[in-house]
Amino acid sequence: MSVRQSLLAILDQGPCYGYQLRSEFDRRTGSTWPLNVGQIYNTLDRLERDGLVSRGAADEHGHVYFEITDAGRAEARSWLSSPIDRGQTVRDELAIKLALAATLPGVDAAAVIQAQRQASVARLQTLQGAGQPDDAGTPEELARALVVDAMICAAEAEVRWLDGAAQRLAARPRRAYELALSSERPRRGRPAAS
Amino acid sequence: MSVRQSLLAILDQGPCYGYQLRSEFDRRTGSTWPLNVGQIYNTLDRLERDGLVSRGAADEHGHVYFEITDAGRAEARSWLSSPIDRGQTVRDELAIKLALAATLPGVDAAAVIQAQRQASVARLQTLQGAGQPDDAGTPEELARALVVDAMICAAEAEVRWLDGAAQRLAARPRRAYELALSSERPRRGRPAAS
DNA sequence: ACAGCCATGTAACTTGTTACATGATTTT
DNA sequence: AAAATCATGTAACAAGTTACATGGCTGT
Repeated sequence: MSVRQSLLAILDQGPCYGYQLRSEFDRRTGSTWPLNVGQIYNTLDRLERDGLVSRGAADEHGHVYFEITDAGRAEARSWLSSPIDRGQTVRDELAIKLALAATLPGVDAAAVIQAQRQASVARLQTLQGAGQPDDAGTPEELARALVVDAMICAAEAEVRWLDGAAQRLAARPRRAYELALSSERPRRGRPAAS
Repeated sequence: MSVRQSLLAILDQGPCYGYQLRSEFDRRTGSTWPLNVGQIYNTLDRLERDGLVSRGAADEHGHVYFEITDAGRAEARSWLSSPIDRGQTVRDELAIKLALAATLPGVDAAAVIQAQRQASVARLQTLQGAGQPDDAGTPEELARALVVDAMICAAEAEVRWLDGAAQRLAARPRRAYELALSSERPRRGRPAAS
């Protein structure tokens, strides 16, 4: 839920047509979020359905301008002014994957960590080596620098976390954490297989 | 794309029925990813459709066991053994939001950063204060500790990034980065509004 | 003429997610 | 008897994503 609000925030600056929205989005995000043009039109349809934008008639060039509504404006401003709530729940594939790897018998969690660590470090180096200008001249460069910084920070955090996880796992004998299936789960019937 | 593979990885340990899969998933992730039971059945249907699991007949207790197929096994092992590819693209709502905020005229990007920073720090404190045991006794605790660590690392990275972003923005006069809509975008026609 | 970009759309699909219906069994 | 839990499902929706069709305009 991000493309939606992004388009809304752009439309808050004034009416745009679909193709234009795409290039605005691209410029303002340093082209870091590849956006299929089709998705713009999809999203606009959904925004219109929800009463957040209204579709104008095509102008003399055939451009179909969309205008933000009052409800849309409220939504856009609320998005920008309130922090993103990550909730108290995870939605991180890697974290869940490792938690599973660490508790599933027969899975070498340390190997999972090492493989990921290698990939993450490589990614980090790519990002860092990508020549991040300390001073971003154009707005496009600023946007890109911000986003790349975010990726770098996230990759660093990932590596740190992986190292911590490796330590946690090494602190105790591996088998100690492996959980067989359905220890005594089904209270009213046992699988024939066990 | 994570629930799917997780269920597959669990099923790689042996056949399970839906409700059982849910509790296995919960235990092995420290209950950090709240999973509606209905989603289990949905996902199982999709896995079956894709030939990754096969549905057995109900046993005497009415339990419908699902068994992983060879293709499913391959998929599960591949998931566990290969690192997660974050791609060279962002899919981080916050990064995109800030990039937009920094380039949209009339948006106080510094305020966005400060609001988010406050929320992120608060979240970080909640996570750190949640009494993270240095030594996790049970597998459930280990899983939870790993996931909470991931959230902590991510939150720390977020704060660091926000501070860097604030610096970047402070380094230059605010207005310098604001991009009006469609500077000279449409090459074959100009909006009547401009 | 032809390639390539501009521009609008449609249809389909993926994963995640929720709300709801239904009934059996177990606990209080 | 009532409440809680176990258990299986269905239907619908959200948001992202892609592939494709279609046509106009532009530069070579």
